Order: sequence, then C-alpha cells, then structure tokens
Amino acid sequence: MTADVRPGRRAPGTAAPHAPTLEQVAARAGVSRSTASRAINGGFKVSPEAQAAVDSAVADLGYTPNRAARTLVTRRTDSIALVVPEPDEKVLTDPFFAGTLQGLSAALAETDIQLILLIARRGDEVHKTTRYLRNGHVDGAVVVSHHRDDALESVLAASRLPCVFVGRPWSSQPGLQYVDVNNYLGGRRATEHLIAAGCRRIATIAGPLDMAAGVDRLAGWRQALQDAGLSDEAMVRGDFTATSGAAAMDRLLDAHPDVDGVFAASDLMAVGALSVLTARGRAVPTDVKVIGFDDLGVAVSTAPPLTTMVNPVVEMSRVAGELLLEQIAGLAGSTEPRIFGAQVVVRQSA
Amino acid sequence: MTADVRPGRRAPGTAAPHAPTLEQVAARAGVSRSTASRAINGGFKVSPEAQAAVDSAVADLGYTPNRAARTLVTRRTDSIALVVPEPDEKVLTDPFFAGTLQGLSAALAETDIQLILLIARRGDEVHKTTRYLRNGHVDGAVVVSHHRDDALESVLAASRLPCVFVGRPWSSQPGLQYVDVNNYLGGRRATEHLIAAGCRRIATIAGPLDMAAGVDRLAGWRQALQDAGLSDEAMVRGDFTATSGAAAMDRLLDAHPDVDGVFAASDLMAVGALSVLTARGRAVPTDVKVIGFDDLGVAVSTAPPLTTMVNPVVEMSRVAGELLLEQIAGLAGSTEPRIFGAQVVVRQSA
DNA sequence: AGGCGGCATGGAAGCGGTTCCACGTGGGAG
DNA sequence: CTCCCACGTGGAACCGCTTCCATGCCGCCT
Repeated sequence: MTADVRPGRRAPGTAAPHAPTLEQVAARAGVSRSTASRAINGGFKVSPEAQAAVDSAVADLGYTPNRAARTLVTRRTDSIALVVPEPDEKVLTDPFFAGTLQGLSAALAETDIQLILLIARRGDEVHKTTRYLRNGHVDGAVVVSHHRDDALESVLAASRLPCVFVGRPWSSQPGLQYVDVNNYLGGRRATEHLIAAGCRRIATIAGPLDMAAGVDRLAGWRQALQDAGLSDEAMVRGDFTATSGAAAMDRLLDAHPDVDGVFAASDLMAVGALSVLTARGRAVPTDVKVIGFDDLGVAVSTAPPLTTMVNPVVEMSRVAGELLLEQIAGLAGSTEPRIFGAQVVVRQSA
Repeated sequence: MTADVRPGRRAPGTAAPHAPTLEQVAARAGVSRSTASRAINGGFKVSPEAQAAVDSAVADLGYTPNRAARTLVTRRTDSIALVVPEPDEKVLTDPFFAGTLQGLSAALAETDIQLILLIARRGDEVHKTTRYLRNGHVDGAVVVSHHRDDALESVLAASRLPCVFVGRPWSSQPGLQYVDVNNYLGGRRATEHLIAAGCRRIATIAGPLDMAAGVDRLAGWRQALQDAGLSDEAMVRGDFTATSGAAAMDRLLDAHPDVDGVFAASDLMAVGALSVLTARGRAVPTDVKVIGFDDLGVAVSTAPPLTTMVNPVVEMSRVAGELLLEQIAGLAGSTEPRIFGAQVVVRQSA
C-alpha cells in the first residue's frame, strides 16, 4: 500500500505500450542485437543485406533508440544545457535571451541534441545547478548573461565540461571559450557617433557593472570622450531594462540638464530614456541625441526609431552552439574567443 | 582507426574522473547496494543506522544518482518538455513566451525535474518532435502557442503522454487539459470599455485566426459591438507582432478613416498601431482610443501608456506546470480546463 | 517453549543499449 | 595446397540503478 502512493509512479492502468526495443528490431531483421546496433550506428562492419534488413525493421517498428540506455553505456547524453544564472524575469524578457535561444536552436537543428534550460536562481539553487552540470547530465553547456559573482566560471573551468560563454567571462580562465561582440569598441563607436553629430555634453546610461558587457561599453564611452577632450562625468547605472533606463534618464536630466547626447548600453534602456526625454520636453534628436545598443527589434519601433549598435546575438549564439558541438566532438579547434565587430545602425534618434 | 574519428567520442586523455556510483556509496556506508538505494529513495524499510550511514556516505562522496541508469529502470525521465511549434523568432521574442518560461520554471523549482525546450519547426521537424514526445524521452509536455494545423494535438491525445496546453487546443479532444485566459470575454470587455468611453466606430486588429486566442478575442469584439448595435466591419488581421500591428493600423485608417477606437488583440500590435496613429496625426486617446491585450510589461512603457487586458501568463504557466506534475504523479485530478478571468487595466490610451 | 509474523537486509535479475572478443568463412598470398 | 588475414557476425559482459525475493533475525502470542 505504501508503495502505491509514492509520487512519480505511472498511474495504474496506464501501462503505455512499450516502445520497440533493439531486441525486437534485431529479431525482425533476423540478426543479432550487436549487428542491429552496428547497423543503426552508422553501419561499420555491416553487410549491405544486414543493413537493409535492419533499416526496414526500424522503419516498420518505428524504432527509436532508448536514450537512457544509450547514455548509460556511452556516457553521452545528447543534450546540452543553456545556463541562465539570473532571477528569471529580467533576462527572460530581454530580446537578448530570445536571440540566444534562436541562435542556439539553429545550431542544434541538424543534430538530435536536445536543449535543456537551466535557470539557476541565486543561493542554494546555484549549488544544485553546478552539481547538475558536473555530474554528467549534459554533454556541454552554453552560459549566457552571467555576473561577476557567479561561481559558475570556476566550477566549469575545473569540471572540464565542454562549455562556451556568450559574453566574456570575468576571469579569463584558460580554456573558457566564449563568443562576444566587441563591447568596448561598440561603446567607443557609439560615443564617437554622438560626437560627430555635434554633441558636446554626452552622458551614458551604463549597464550592470558586474557584467562584462556593462563594464566594457562604459569603458568605450569613457575612452571616446577622453580622446575628444570631453567630460565623462555624466554616468548613471541601469540594469538593461526599460524601467531602469527611464529612472536613469530622470536622474541624468536632474544632475546634468545640459546633456545633449546619451549613449544607453541597451536598447531597452534607451527606450526608457526616450520616453522620459519626451515627457520632459526634450525633442529627440533635436535637443538630445540618443544611441542605444543591441538592435534586436525594439529599436525600429520606437519614436523616433533608434540609432543603435548591432549586437549579433543570434549569430553569436549560433556560433557558440557550433563551437560547443566541436568541443564535445573532441575536435580540438582553437579555444580562442570569437569576437564580433562593432557596427552602428543609423536611424533617427542620433 | 576508423573508430577514432567517429563524432561524439570523449576526446582522448580527457578521461573525466568518474562520478561516484551507488556501489561506492554502499561500500563506504557498509551496506548493500539495495539498502543504499532504499535509503536514498525515501528510506522505506531501512534502519535509522543504515540510513545515517548512507546519508553521510552520500555527503562525503558528493553522490548524485546517475539519471540515465535510474531512467532506464524506472521509465521516468524526470524531465518535461516545453513544446513551441513555431518558426522561432516570432514566438521567442514575444513576452508571452518569456512569461511561460518564468511560470513553468517556477512550478519546477521545487522539484528536480528539468525543462527541455522543444522547438518544433514546421515540416519534417514536427515529425521528429512528435516522435521524441511519444518515445518516452520526457515524462510530460507543456504546449504553448500552437496553431490549428499542428498535428500535435491528436498525437498527444493518442499517446497518453501527460500534457497540458497553455491556451485552448483547437479540437476539444477529451483529456487534453489546458489553462487559458477567457479570451472571448476579454475581447468583449475590452470593446465594451471602448464603447463606454464613447467610441462609436470601433475597429479591431485581430490575432492569427488559426490560433484560439486570435479567434476568441475577435468573437468577443464582434459580440460586444452587436450587443451595442454598432458596426463590426472594421477588422484587420495581424500576427501578434508590432510590425503587423503597424501595417494593420495603416490599412485600417485607409479603409475606415472615421475610426475612433481600436481593440488590438495583443499589446505588441497595439504598440505598432500607436506609432502609426501618431505618425498619421491622430492623437491618442483624444482622437482614437486604443486598448490592447496582454499587459506583460510593454504596456507601461508606450506613449501614452496602454490600457489593456490582463493576460496572466506567468500564473497560467505555473498552474500548467503544477497540473502537469499532478498528471505525471498519477494523481487523477480533474482534467477540467483552468480558465482565468478577464480584467481591464486602465491606463491612458483608452 | 515452540512457532509465526514482520522487518531490515543482501543477492540477483533485469532495464535497453554498446562494445569487446572469439568464431567461422572466404579469398589472396606464399 | 596451406596459411593467414580481413571481415561480418553473434555471444556475453557491462553501464548504474531499482526492485523482487529469499533469508535470517527478533519479539510476540499461544
């Protein structure tokens, strides 16, 4: 009786018709399990006749190898994890995340590797996550949107689990491969664009400073201003969200009413900034020019359409996926980072 | 030699230190594998001493059960699929999807069930997906954003795989449980709100008509207009995206220049509509009132902030997750749909 | 005092694959 | 005409875990 109430049991009477096994395929094809297995896995050392027999048995029965059984012996899981170390909401809503998903799933489309979404909340959950990663439940991991204090980097570097970061990891642990856009150059180019457009009092709404993208874009902004002999005082932090961008713009206008150019480290923050600027009576781009960062869709539907820096997330994540697949295959390609260039998209806000 | 180049092999020399096995735990605890197993799985019929010994052995070794081995015998995978039958981009970018992910991961947070993202492209891919679902690779599935022509519904209904739809399935197959917001009522309430606000020439930008949400919201709009004795001619279709909303609004203004109220079946489409309205010199809400649907964040940051209908996606998906867990546990709860009410959020656009 | 039921325990049989190895067979080289 | 090798094949061992079942022990009832 006790056993009946344990959770996780198949409901009584629901006995699903068992999926066909290799044994059955072999029987139907008139060969041994070994031969059937070989035929299914690429057909080395299998005669054409046997191969054909197995193929048709597979088709007849609608056979799919049992993943668990296969994993048990090969120690491969045919699945990789997308690790998102963040308290939900913020990241998931960001078009950046959608792009990652899209790129990654594109890289995986041709394979039959599955994508496991690992959302690591802070605290205890992180422990659960790293343990999951270490213990061979996945063949590899792509890490996105990670912060300085994530234990992930060291754990992953130590674990030898194939992994690729989307966005530069904090510690440049050797062997932690990553793809990224050149955020520093992006920040510089964006700012230079504002300077070239005639702005002289240029502020930035920075991203989180515990993320490489936040720091690097800020550094680029600063460098451009210093090179031009302009002040780099007008800096306010945001967290990449529209709300934070609006709040930041408010503070910025209070502290520096004379601002005539704003580099927002994300388009979402730029959106927030735009609405505050409009609300407080500054015309864009006439009074204040605004440039964002990301160009992931939102930029075209703002008023006015947003001039911004390209962040090729989809492509980057696709590459990340491919690099990961190479690592998993043991093809010792270069572990160099793959950095994408900085590119301005001029629309109407600057 | 041939074997060496086969993909998927662990790189030579990368021999990861094997994760501890149950065998080792048992040895260290001085008990048999059977006892160790029992101790780990809830401790029925195991003495306190044995339990303690096993517990500490587990802690010392950092033992995690090998999922594949466990799956092989229990026929449970401890993972569920989130099925997204859509050509990427469109869905993934939608805040609706982010909400789903958030709700679902909340439902799963307490368990150690993993979430597998199954993005089913059209055509052949669908076949791959359904096969994957049928063949016991997951314990259950949550389906989101599905369309009329998806083969999914019948496949899932036939397969007896526990599953829950987020959004009403087309065919009301018995046993296909779902959660949804009352879209029909939502459309009606939204339209009634416009009527109450004085609009007399009310258009709608409908969603895709191969999705239940699209059809139902449209039906609600129509009903409200008929009840009020108003014309229900001004209907244009969109696909839930901002771009489509803008295009729709353009056509709407061309065909019905006298429109004074618009019900957009999604906030994103409302955003597109707003920008077109502004561009074509109609003031919102003075000249034209606009009401959207979803209230998932975008609505607050538009200009003017969008009056809209609540779509409690996060909560819905959390419930969907919980229902799925119940189904998997074999707790034969009611398979009735869970419908969330319709609720207007009044901001400034209507 | 003897028998009996209950309980913790270990042994062993699988779950469904992959892969090592030994075996038979046929063809080419010595 | 042997010998050997290469090749396709089937047998069998294992991957790590759960669970059935037999066993031995203890306490209790008659």
